[in-house]
Amino acid sequence: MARKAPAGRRPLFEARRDIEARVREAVAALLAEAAPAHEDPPAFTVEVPARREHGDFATNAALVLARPLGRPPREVALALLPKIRGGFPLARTEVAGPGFLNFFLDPSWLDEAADLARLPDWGESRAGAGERVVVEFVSANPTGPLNVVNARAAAYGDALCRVLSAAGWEVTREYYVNDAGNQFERFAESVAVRWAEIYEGRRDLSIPQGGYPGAYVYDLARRATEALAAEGLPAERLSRLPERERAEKLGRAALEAVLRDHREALRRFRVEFDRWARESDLRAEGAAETAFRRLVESGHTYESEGAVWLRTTAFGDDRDRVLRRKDGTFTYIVPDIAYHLDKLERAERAIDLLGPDHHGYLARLRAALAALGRDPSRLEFLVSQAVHLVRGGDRLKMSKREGEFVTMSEFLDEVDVDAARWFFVARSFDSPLEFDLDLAGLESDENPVYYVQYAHARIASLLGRAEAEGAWPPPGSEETPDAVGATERPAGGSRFPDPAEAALLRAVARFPEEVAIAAEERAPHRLTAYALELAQAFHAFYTECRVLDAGDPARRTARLLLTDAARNTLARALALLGVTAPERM
RNA sequence: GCGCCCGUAGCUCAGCGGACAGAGCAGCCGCCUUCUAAGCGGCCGGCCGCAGGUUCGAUUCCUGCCGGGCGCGCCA
Repeated sequence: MARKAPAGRRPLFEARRDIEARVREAVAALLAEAAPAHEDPPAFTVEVPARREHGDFATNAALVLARPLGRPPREVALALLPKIRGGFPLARTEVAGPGFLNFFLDPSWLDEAADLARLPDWGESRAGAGERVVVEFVSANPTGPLNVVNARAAAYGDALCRVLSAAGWEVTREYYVNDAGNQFERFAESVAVRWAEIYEGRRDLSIPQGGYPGAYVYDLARRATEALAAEGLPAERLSRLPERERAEKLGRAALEAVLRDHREALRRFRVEFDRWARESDLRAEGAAETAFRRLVESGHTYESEGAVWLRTTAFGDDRDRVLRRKDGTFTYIVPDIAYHLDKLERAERAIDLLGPDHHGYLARLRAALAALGRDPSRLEFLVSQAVHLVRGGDRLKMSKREGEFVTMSEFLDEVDVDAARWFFVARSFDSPLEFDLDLAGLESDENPVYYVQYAHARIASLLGRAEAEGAWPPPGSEETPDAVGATERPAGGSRFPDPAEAALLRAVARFPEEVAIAAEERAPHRLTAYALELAQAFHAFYTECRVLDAGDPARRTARLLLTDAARNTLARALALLGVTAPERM
């Protein structure tokens, strides 16, 4: 029975599955004798109730059975009760509320979780069954610095990836670079204008329509020039090049400089990508051409006003989209379709995190994939809302039009990475985020990040002290995996009888479920809430239960084990959020 | 006008079909001669935007309205 610490032990999941099976049998039995004609039993759920008084697990089986049986729910529940038997050590069952069945397990049922929670792979599971998923996030235009919305996407997307990996998905983090097409040309021209101003003293030029007037472009022009010189193209030769060619070279070099900045800002933020996909590569490889040809072959395109259109309205878009302009060039959507086709070749699933200004994009991309016979549900979108920075109770203005938007680097100069990541991941992605710079910058108890980190630091200090006293680690615990459940426990009771111990253990035991659910729902923000609850349970335990001077050695050892379980769980939860778990504070 | 997202405690936000709606912060009252008080306990605080509908049950699903944000280019 004692398995060797396989990845993905989930005590709560296992118990729930067991109870589910037994309720299912009871439901079938009741149905067979009360309504033999009835074919399929209705779907019921077994859940951990929100309230402690409602037991360890509860089912709504009687509620959903009431209608097909034509009997009141509570009566059904009473009929169901005696039919539930065998298996899990139930201490007590009851019928409560409108007809819920509540299950109270033997107090020792969770003891094993304390041992499991100390294992290095605690929290990992196979919920994702190895499904491959490409997560694309940030993907900012390479025409200027990253902003705060990009930072939000970086934190949230990275946490999502960590959570998906832990829950058994095979994740690739990708960043798509729009380094071709119209946008790039406007950018290159803008850099060329600044170049001419700096190196040729021109004053008569202006940034083209749709170009980039921001002051940072001067700096890019200088850096591009230096980079080109380093590559063997000094300024003198640059100035002799034809205008278009010069703009192309400057633009290319400036774009690489921008990308270096992006990479650097992201690295500071502890976000690294597995792959930087380039629009220019897709075009050069002919992937855009191929995608275009397939779309034409699909029969969903037509020509009008000299352009080739895709009939996306046939797939739920609100207007058709141009694929090829009358000048023969592709619109941005063609290489983008090629990119998404490629992602769906490489993985079963693709998830795109989009900024608030790109949600108009979902319908057309789904439509294009549907036109090509792909199942559009394989592509998921998470669309964020705006970020408002608040200081002194006032919102900072960040509109590009006003030219005073805060860059991600500036933001990171001011805000601690842990605090920033926490705040970004703590909110669901699709709700607007008010980022209080004063609060995030505060190293005080008002800042929720420190509450969780403090719990971890407290534990580290406690265990350090125990180690100095020779009480930790306990004998035999070095080879933890084999020692699972090896600690002596009082016959018939739990090793953790104190209510504060039990509450902490319950919080610890939930962890793998929380990770799996956060992954399934693409909702890493659930984990910040969980981390807070776990820290809360630990702080309460710490106040309530003495650990080092717990009385008898068995009790002390049990509490140390529980403390270490909390430490590991806290550390792993924080790791999934990309937040550090300090040893001291 | 059409589309997407959001309206939940004073503030910032969770919860999104289940049993009396939660957290953090702010406010008020207690708790350190003992393992980190960046802590603990308690109190105050809510027509879950409004109106219908579906359901045994709706903050959660559907429809309509009201309020806010963002889109609606042969830019990306």
